[in-house]
Order: sequence, then structure tokens, then C-alpha cells
Amino acid sequence: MSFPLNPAQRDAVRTTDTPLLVLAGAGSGKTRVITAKIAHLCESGIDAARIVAITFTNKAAREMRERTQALQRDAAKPPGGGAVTIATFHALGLSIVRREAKAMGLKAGFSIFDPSDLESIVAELVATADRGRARAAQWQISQWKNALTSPAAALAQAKDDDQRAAAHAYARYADTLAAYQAVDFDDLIVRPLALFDADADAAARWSTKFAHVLVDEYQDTNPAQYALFRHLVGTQGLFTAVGDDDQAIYGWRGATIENLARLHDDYPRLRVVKLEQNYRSSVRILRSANALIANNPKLHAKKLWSELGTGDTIHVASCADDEAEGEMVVAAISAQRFEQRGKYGDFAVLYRGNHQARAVETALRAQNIPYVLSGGQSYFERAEIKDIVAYLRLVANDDDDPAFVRAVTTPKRGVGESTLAKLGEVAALKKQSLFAAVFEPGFNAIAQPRAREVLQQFCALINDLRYRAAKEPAGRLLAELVRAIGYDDYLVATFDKRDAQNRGKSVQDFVDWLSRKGEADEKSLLELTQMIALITLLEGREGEAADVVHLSTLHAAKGLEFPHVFLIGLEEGILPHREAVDAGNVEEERRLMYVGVTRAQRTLHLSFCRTRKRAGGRVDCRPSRFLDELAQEDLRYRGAPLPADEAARAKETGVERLRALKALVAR
DNA sequence: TAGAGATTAGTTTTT
DNA sequence: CTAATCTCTA
Repeated sequence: MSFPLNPAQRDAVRTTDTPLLVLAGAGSGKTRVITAKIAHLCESGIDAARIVAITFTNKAAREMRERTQALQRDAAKPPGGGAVTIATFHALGLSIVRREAKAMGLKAGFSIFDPSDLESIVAELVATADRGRARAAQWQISQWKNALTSPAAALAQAKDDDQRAAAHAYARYADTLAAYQAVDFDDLIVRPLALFDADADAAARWSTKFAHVLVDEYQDTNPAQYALFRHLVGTQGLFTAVGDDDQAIYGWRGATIENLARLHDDYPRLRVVKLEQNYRSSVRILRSANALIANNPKLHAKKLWSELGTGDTIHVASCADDEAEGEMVVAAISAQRFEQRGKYGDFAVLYRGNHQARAVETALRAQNIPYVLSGGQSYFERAEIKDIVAYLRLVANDDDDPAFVRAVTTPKRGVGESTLAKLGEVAALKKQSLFAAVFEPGFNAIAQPRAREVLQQFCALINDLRYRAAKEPAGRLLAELVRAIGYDDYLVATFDKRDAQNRGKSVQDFVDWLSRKGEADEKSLLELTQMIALITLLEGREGEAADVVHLSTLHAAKGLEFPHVFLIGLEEGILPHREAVDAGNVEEERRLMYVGVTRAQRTLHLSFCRTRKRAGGRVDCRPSRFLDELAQEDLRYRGAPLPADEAARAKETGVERLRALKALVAR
């Protein structure tokens, strides 16, 4: 870990007087370069408070923070002034919105709506009961926001009725959210930009705040993020953008590779440094990765090399179906762990879509092998956590109607659809929140006495908590809240014993986590509530770095590495995904495969299924075209049984192995 | 209003 | 074949 930087890395670290783009291949030590550069900037006399490093995921931000701190300890030099800001784009945006809330017309306790909160709101705006249609409109609005397209422009470029309906909804969207005193995820980037356009003072505040801006995973920025980046860079124009065009996998979220080309135009003094030495994978793995990605047209040609030795051949397995594939993977993990005296934590199983984890999970559970699922449903998306968070949101912001509805109906307390409908009528009439409508004479007149009483009690509880939130510790209030609403009783009554216990445990973990967080960072309940909306990881558990098999989507695996990687479901329609093929996005799918292959340090297992269960029946599958694009001489067939005659042939060269495989599949 | 049972859709990645 | 939504009854 402490071996010296290579010449290219050193170059990247020491270039501080001109804008810099670092093209960092997979495993080329980019996080190391960023952290070393932060340390270097501090040493060269820049106040740490004037340095910002931006990442895309909370996990990456956390890792960078840890490594920066470690480096500063080693340097035995107290960091001057404040601390370096290390945050995701969205967390950074949140701190801007928070600081400028008043200027944006938001109260301090504004809510952050997640997509599920917005779904019904958008459904109403486009006047549809069809969920698919509502979500399409929601997605479209998000695309427009990330592309910095105004509602008027959106309407002008709308191609069909659905898009026109979405554009009309988009025009009213901002006002609707304002009524709830809420912002969505995209707003965390877009609203600061709007403020900077309208308010020169605020614009200047943020364009001069940082002397150096570092961005990780630059290839994944979308136009809105790029605009924010440019603004933070300001007129001084000093930054370090680190990225890899071969790992751009968020095009569907509006990220555009053109941002790489744009950097040259917007900053003519831009220097480019390439990092091509890979410190992660064996030669065979890299050879296949290079061969694969060579099929994509390239802006900056790049060829990774490694000094880590030839390594094992890459295994390719054909499986009868997804169930067999799961069992094959688990059997291979058991055997390999035994042979190499490895740990479960050395293994990762990667796949295109979350649903593919299921078969592997089943097989792992059958063998009692511990595992973690990353990139699937996150901790904060679990129903029990969202229940509790709904109360917190309501305490922070009583205009938050979605939070009100969720909180008031969980646990069940005798307020149902008809009461909520009446409340909604009054609220709409008076242009008030649901919370405020509870105390309206008009509502009193039409509500059932019992429901009315329950509602008033509920609001009293929320008001009490709000009153105390300013002075009492967040953890204690939360614990009291959970008790006051009888949440444990609700769990026991609603779920079977085991499930109730699990959910109760995760609520308890949440209370503990928030208590610690509140004490450590001196955060108020309000700040913690807003932060929760952005956090996607179970932070508490991660510190343990448990010895468990990792299951992850390819997207969520970016930036990670494992000694042994299993890449499953390599079939046409899955990787590349059918929708992507139809939309002509095979190149992005290829980069996704490339990301998967380059996660592996020592061994790589590829597999595909010949058939797959779907909607009750069975569907035939064909191996992915990407298998053909790997370095065939490094592949070896293994796994599911081949007929004897083909097994003999399969022992020969990789090309023939693959042909034998395909012949088998063709039947 | 709330929970049990019937019905019907279901195809990708996430801050 | 699931899982989530919808409908019906106590």
C-alpha cells in the first residue's frame, strides 16, 4: 500500500497549476491518486476547507474520507484550518440547498421526496391511474431536469402524447413540490444552479468557495452535474477530474460521455494524464478485458497492463437453468475456498439485474454460507425504516403530505381511506397541508368523531416532538417515538414471529445508528432526517467488514475489487440487456461487462444458462455475444456436463470450446 | 376500517 | 410461478 507512486500517478498528483483530466483505467490506483493529491494540496499551503472532492456514491465518499484521514495521520501534520469537503454530488447539493434554503423559498425543515413519494403526485399531474404511465412521466421529468431542459423546451421537443402530458406535468411540478416544501433528488443539483442564475451574490459565494475541485468517476456526470462542477470550479479554473470512458455505465441516467470532450473545449489549458498500469488483475484477466473493450470506438485509446503474472485461465460454464447456475457458483465457491484456504469475503457474484440474485441467494442459504447483498434494496428503503422516517419527516416538515399519509396509517390507528379523502378535500379547498387541515372547522364538521380524535392526538404527538427536537438529543427522541406509536406491538401483530423480530432489530439498529450519528456529528434531528434521504448503505454493519460472499449488480460493483469473481447470466437479452439492444446501447452494455471483468484480481468465472424460468414456463437462452469478444486463448470450459464426445473436444483450444458450447446450446 | 382471499400483471441499471 | 394490487366481508 505504501509503495511509491508511479511516474504517471506522480504527474497527476503534482499538476496543480492547470486543469487536469486523469484517464484512469480500472485498477490503476485512482483513489490513491485523489487522496495523495488532496494531501499534496494541503501540504502546498491550500486551506483544507477550500478543497472539495466529489464522488457519486456514499460508499466512495466514505472510503475516500477514511483514506484521506489515514494519510493525514501518517503525515504527522495537523490539517490546516478546516476539513476537506468530501461528498457525493447530491450531498454537496443538499448542503447548498440547506444553506440557501431561505433564498430558494424553502423552510429549514424541507423534505426530500424519494421516487415513491413522487409517483402518486406525478400520477395526479398527468391524470392517470396507470402506474407504468406515471412512472414513465416521472422518469421523463427527471431526464429533462438532468439535461437542464426547461418545461417550455420540453413541451416544444415532446414527440408524442405521453411526452406532451409529461411536459405539462413538468410545468406544474415545481409548484406542486413547493406546496409540500419538498425537493426531489434532482433538485439537489438543479435548484442551486437556478439560484446561481438568479442571485449574483449567492453565485459568487459558491464559485469562490473552493480553490481546487476534484471529481471522481467524471465520466458519469450528467449536464446538470457538469454545470454545478463548472460553477464550483469558478473562474480560477483549477480542478482534477478523474474518470475512465470505458467505465461509463450511467448513460441511462443522463450521464454523457461528451462531457469528456467538452472539458477540452471549456478549459483549453487542460492537461491529460493517463494511468495505464493496473495493480489489480492478472494478465489473462486484463487481456480479456482489453480484447472486449477494443470492440467499442474510443475517444482516448488506452491499454491496461499488469506485472502481476499470467494467472489462472478464465472459466466459462454452461448451466441448465438459473437454479443450476446458482448451485454451480456456490459449489465452486465452497471448493475454491477450501482449496485455497480463502475467505468467503474474497468472493463476489456479479449480475446485470437485481432479480438474478435470487437463485444465488437460495443456493447460498441452502449451504449456510453467509453473504451480503449490495446494490439491491437498501437498508433505508426497507418498509420499517421508511415508516419511522415518515414520522421524522413529518416532525421536520408538516407540509410533507406523503409522510403524513404514511405515518398516520402505520401502525393502523383507525384512520383509513374515507377519513383521508375527507381530509384531502378540506386541505385542497383551503390550500393547506393535510396536517393543518386536521384542525379546520370544515373537517370537524364532516369527519367521524372517533377518527377526528385520533388525528388530533396524532398531531399533538408530532407537535410535541417538534417542540423538543431543538433541544433534546435525536437518539432519545427517536427511541421515545418508536415506543409512543407502539411500533413493536404493530410488528408482532402484523408479521410472523421471525419476520417481526428481524424488523424490530433493524428499527433498533436504526435508532442506535441515529443516536451515534447525532452525538458524533452534533446533528439535529432535522439534519439527520434530510441526510437519511440520501444514504443508501447500511453504514453500521459495514465497519465490521464481515467475512461474507458479496452479491452485487454490476452497477453497484463499480469501484470494488475481489480476488475471485463470478459473472453470471451472460446471455443475450440479459447482458447485453434486451432493452439496451433495442435502443442501440450495446456499447454501454459492453462497458458494463468490462466493469465486471475488471473487478477480478485472481480468478474469473463466467456462466450462462441454456434455459431460464420465466412466468411459469421455460425460455431458451443464447450465450452473450460478449463471450466471443474475450481473449479466447485464455478461456476454459468447465462446469455443467457436456456429452462425452463434446467433452473431448472441449479440452482443446478455447475457440473450439466455445464452439462446442454453442453447438450444445443450439439444440 | 382492516385483514383475508382473489386476481393479474410481470423485461434493467440508481443518487 | 411470484409478488403486488384489488375486492370482498366481518
